[in-house]
Amino acid sequence: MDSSTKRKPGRPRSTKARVAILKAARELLQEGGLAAVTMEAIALRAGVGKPTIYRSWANRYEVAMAALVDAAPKTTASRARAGPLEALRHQLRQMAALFDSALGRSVATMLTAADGESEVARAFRNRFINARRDEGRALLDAAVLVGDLRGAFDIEIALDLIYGPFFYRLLMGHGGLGKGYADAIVDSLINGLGRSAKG
Amino acid sequence: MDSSTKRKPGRPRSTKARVAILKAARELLQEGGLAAVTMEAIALRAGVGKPTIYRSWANRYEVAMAALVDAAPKTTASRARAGPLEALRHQLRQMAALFDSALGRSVATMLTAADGESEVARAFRNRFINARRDEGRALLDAAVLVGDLRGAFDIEIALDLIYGPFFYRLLMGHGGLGKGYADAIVDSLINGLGRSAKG
Amino acid sequence: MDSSTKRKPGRPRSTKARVAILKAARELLQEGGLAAVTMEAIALRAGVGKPTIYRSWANRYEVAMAALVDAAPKTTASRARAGPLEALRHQLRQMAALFDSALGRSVATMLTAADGESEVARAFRNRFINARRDEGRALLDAAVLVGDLRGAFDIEIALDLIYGPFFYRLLMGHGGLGKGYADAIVDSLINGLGRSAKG
Amino acid sequence: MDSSTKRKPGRPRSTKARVAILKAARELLQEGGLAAVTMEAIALRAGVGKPTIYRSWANRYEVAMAALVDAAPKTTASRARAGPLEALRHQLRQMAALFDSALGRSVATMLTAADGESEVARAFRNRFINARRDEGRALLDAAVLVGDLRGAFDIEIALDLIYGPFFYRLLMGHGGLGKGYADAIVDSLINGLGRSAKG
DNA sequence: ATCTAAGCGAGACGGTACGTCACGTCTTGGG
DNA sequence: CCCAAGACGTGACGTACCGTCTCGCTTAGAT
Repeated sequence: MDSSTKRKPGRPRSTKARVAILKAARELLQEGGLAAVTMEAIALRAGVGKPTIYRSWANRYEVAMAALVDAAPKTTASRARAGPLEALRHQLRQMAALFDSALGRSVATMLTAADGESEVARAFRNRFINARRDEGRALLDAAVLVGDLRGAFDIEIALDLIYGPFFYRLLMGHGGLGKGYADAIVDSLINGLGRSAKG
Repeated sequence: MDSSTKRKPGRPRSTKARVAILKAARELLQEGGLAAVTMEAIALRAGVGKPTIYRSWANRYEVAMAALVDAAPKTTASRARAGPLEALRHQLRQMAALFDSALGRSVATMLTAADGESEVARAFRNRFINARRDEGRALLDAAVLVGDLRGAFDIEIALDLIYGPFFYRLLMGHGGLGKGYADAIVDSLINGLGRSAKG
Repeated sequence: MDSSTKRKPGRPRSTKARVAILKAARELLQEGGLAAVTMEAIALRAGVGKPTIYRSWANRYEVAMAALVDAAPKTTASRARAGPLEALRHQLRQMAALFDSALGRSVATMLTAADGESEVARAFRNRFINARRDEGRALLDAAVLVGDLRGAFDIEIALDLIYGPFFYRLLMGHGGLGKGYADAIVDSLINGLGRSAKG
Repeated sequence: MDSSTKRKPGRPRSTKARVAILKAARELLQEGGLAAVTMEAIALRAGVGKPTIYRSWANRYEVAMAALVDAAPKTTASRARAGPLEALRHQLRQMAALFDSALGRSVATMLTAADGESEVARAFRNRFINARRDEGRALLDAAVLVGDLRGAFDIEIALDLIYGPFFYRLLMGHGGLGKGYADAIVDSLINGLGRSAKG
């Protein structure tokens, strides 16, 4: 019944090589952006042959993404907060901090540069975007349940409104992604811009 | 009397060549994305020498940007609408349509790929982003004056909330940028998510 | 036991590529002279990438030289002749024939066009010039020993007098390099121009 | 009566430009060899438009040749010498000195590089080679008449033997072209290498 | 205790595109 | 009609990486 876990014959992939490759890619990404993450540079820096890289990743974008995925924090939401809205604010503050780094711009670059359907691209999106969005969705649901938010809105639109501004600023570079930004987004969004709103 | 408009000596740049280059770049962009916009392909298709391209643009990204800038509609807001909010909705619908095309993804790619400080990159940002944002700012101001919106909100944050979602979807590819999207964004934003909102 | 012949790591250079490159260069040289021997043309004709050529030669002149060196007969002197002077005449006739070909002018061109200190340039000189000159020196020595030539002359000057005229005609194009030329040179040189000479 | 010297219409060619062009070409030749004599460099240095150069010369080799022709001494033989052989020696010494300069190698290069049938190439050959050869021929004739040389030799072969060694050394770079060289050539040639020669 | 399949580093391979240089021609306005 | 300036189409340059393909050498599980 367990024949599915059969070991493949031959020498297994080297963990040391994998680690060295991802480390090299991460460093190159920080030093020169995505453009500096070339297979040749990775191979040279990691002390690894190019075929060893290609054995695990299809192209340089995949390696770069894997390096980011490997380095990024797995979860950004908090446990045990005062309430769902507070937890959401916390998540957004963490996200702002992550994107406000040298690697931040790389994230945006890679989101546009890589083939959208590769496995690593999907993993990248899932890890960096969807995980947060899913967390956000759960928190919004909870907030509605708790009564902190009214219920009559399209939750996917709401999520776009919450996370969109971060990527907008990341892309355009207008204005920073400082601490207050996350709160300003949430506040404006909750209060609304309309006349009848309480603001 | 106006010696400041003195011509430069030598043969002037060829308008025909410039037009052919931008046309070729635009076509290549549509056919194969930014990756297909190579100097060699442009030169071949435009019937132009590579040095002629380099005389006007520093690299292929600049040409691609210039092609988009050249092709894009100058203004997206409307004149003479029912009111500022209606004008804003109209602008967003146009923007959604623009980004929902084959060129949409190229815009995002280029926003991340090109040197942020080159002259064309700035022009690109100005034309595609800031012009719309400036229009939006004026419309929000007007809406406040008219009384369609309450006044107590940070207008830059509001602009991020309005335009951010478009780029978010453009980057992530989750959900389309159909007609209803623009309205959904505006509605949700005006009404707010909070309990006291009227929605 | 002979660990000094250790292989270099990595994939070895392709003999097939090398042969194809030299063949292509040789053909181009014959068809259009040195000017036709461009890296692009060689790569195209040999079905080889340009970097592969550059891996083995520094520039097109080197490739052209290598092609000639590769193609040229190794030795031009004869073995077992009636005597040293007869052997010298034979060598000169062969040399005249070599230079009186489509490649002849290329030899002269390359002697002047290429960097005088590169390895291939030296090989070229050695193969085409010095090997013959060395042979000639040995034959002159032998002729003196045998008593066919008087001994009291500067042998290097004599060698210049023997081989110089060939290059002179090669360069200037005045007069051909036919069969009789080699003999005329030797005869005139042996007899001398002076009054007391026997001629 | 002098209508044959009718002026051509329009502005005459600028002597100043011509002089500046040749000066620039000469300098470039000395500084970087023939490879440095590019039309662009000449135009820049001479403060002249490229078309102005092309109006007078067909290509860069022509300009380089013209520069050398323009700079070189017109005659190298002497007047009023002790005898024809002495005059010949004098000519050869001058020739050795000329070729033993920075420009010497350029002469050889140009002899091989340029189209052999252009007007300037012919002029170059005539000025640098044939004029000397013609002088030499006259001097050999005179020497035979005077009795300094025996008459029974092919004079063209003799001329090859006299001038060939200079180009040989120029091309090969073996041995210099110092003062003694001219005399050594003449002496060896007159005495001959044969047993019955007087040396 | 081998055998053996696959991984390893190294680096050459055929390619594509890069950005540069010089070519020789053409097109300006000015003298 | 020449001149300087300089843009034009062309084409080769030499370089950087691409992704693939040998090489000879481990390495570790299976025999």
